[in-house]
Amino acid sequence: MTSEFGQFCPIALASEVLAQKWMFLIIRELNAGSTRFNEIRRGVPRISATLLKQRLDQLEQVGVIIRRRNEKGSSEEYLLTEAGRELKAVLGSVGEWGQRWARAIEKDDLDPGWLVWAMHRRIDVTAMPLGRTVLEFEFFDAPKDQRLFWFLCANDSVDVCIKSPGFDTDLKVITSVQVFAEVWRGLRPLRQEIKSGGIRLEGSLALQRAFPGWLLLSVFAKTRRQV
Amino acid sequence: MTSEFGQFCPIALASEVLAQKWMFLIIRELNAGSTRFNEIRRGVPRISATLLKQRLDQLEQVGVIIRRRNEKGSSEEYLLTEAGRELKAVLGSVGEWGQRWARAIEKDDLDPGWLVWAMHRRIDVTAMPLGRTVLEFEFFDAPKDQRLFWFLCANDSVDVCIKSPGFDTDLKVITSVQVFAEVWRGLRPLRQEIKSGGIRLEGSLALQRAFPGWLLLSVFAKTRRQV
DNA sequence: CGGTATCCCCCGCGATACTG
DNA sequence: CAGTATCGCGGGGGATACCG
Repeated sequence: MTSEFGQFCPIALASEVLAQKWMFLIIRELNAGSTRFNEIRRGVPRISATLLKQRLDQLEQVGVIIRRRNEKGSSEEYLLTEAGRELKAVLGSVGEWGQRWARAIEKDDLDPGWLVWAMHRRIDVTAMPLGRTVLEFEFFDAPKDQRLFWFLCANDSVDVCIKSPGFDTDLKVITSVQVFAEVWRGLRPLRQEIKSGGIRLEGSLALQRAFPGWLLLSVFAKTRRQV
Repeated sequence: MTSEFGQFCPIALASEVLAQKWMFLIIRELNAGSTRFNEIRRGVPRISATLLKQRLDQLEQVGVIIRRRNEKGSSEEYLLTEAGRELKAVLGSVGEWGQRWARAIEKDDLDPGWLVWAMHRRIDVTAMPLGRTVLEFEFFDAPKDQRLFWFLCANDSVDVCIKSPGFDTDLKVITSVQVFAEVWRGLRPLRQEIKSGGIRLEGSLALQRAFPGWLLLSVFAKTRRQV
C-alpha cells in the first residue's frame, strides 16, 4: 500500500487512497451526510459489507474520517474530518467531468432504489405545504419489488419508504425509470416531460403545479452535457 | 466494465474510468504534454508496458485521448481530446488535496529519476542566459546509477540526460534526494536550504544567484500543507 | 443494526521474453 | 521505439453464513 507508485507527487499519494474501486462513491455518501454503515450502503447498494468495512477502515487510517460510538452506544458513526470535507472539491470536479463527458446511461445503471435514495436528499421541504406531505412514485418499467416508493415529507425531514407509510398519498408520480433518471440528471426538462406525459401526476392541481418546485434534481443537473 | 457500480450518478460513471490504479498518473503525464508511449513511461516509471497499453486503450475507448501515427509514420502519438483536457480540473483538485492531506513522503517514494523528469517541465529557460546552459545534479544519497543527472537547457527546450551531455557543466547542484524532494514539494524554502548548505551550488556566482529563479518547483508547491 | 468469518474464484497485474 | 505474448501468482473482492 505504501509507496504504491514510487513517486512523491501529490497526485500519486492521493491516488493511493482515492483511485480505488468504490472509494469516490463512499466519500460522496459521507459528504452527502451519511454517518452510519447501512446508510452508506443505501447510497452504494452494490458494495459488499466486507469491502465497505475495509474501505472505511482505510479512510479512517489515512485521516479522512473518524469512527465513534454514538451517544447511546448503540451504533457506530463515521464522521468526516477536515481532510474528508475537503474532498468535496474532488467530488465536484469528478462529478462535473462525469456529467459532461462520461458514457451514456445504460439499462443496468437504472436502479430505482438508488434513485429514490438520491432524491430524498434533494427534496426541498421548505417549498412544500406545512405538515406532512406524502409523495408516491410508481416506476412502471421496474420489477415488482421496485415499482413503488413513498417519500414521507415532514417540515424538516424526508424519509424513503418501500412500503406504504400508512398515510394517504398526496401526490402520485407515474413514470419510467429511464425518463425520470434523465430528468434527474438534467438531460430533459422536467416541466416538458410533465406536459408531454412522460411523467404523469395524480393529485390536487395545486400540488401538481407546485411539484417541480420541490424537486432540486441532481447536484450536477445544471452542468451541460457535451456528448 | 459497463455499469460497474449500478448507478447513473456522474461520479459513478466517471469512477469507471478514473478510479483505477495508475490512471491519474497517466492522465497527468498526458496533460503535462507527453504524447508518446515511452515519454509517458518516464513519468510513470513503475507501470508495466502491458498495463500502460491497456490503460491507454481504455482512455481511447472512452474518448479521453485519440491515437494517431505521427507525420513520419515512425511512431504512435496519444493526444488528448477536449474531454481529456478537461480532466485538468480533476488533476488540480486531487493534487491540491494530496498536497494538503496525503501521507508524508517515505523512502521508497524518493525516485531521483522521476524527480528530474518532473523538474525538466518546470525549468524556466526564459529566465536563463541566452544559449546553452548545462545544469548538473548530484544526489549524494542515491545509488550510483541514479546519482548524476544533467539538464541540457536551450532557449526553448530542456533535455534530461543520465550521462554527461559532453558539454561543460555551468552550474552544479549537490544535495540529497530527500531534501530536494521537500523543496520541490514546497515543504522547505529553496533559498534557506541553499544558505544552510542542504543544497550546495558550484559555479559562477552569477549563476548561483540566478538559480532559484529558474526553478519553478511543483505545480502544487504553493499550496500549504495541513498535516 | 453493524458488522465477521470463511471460502473460493477470477483477474489484475507484474515479470520476462520476444518482435517488427 | 513501441509495443505483444505468455505465464503465473496474489489478493481483491463477491457470496454466503453467522454473531453480539
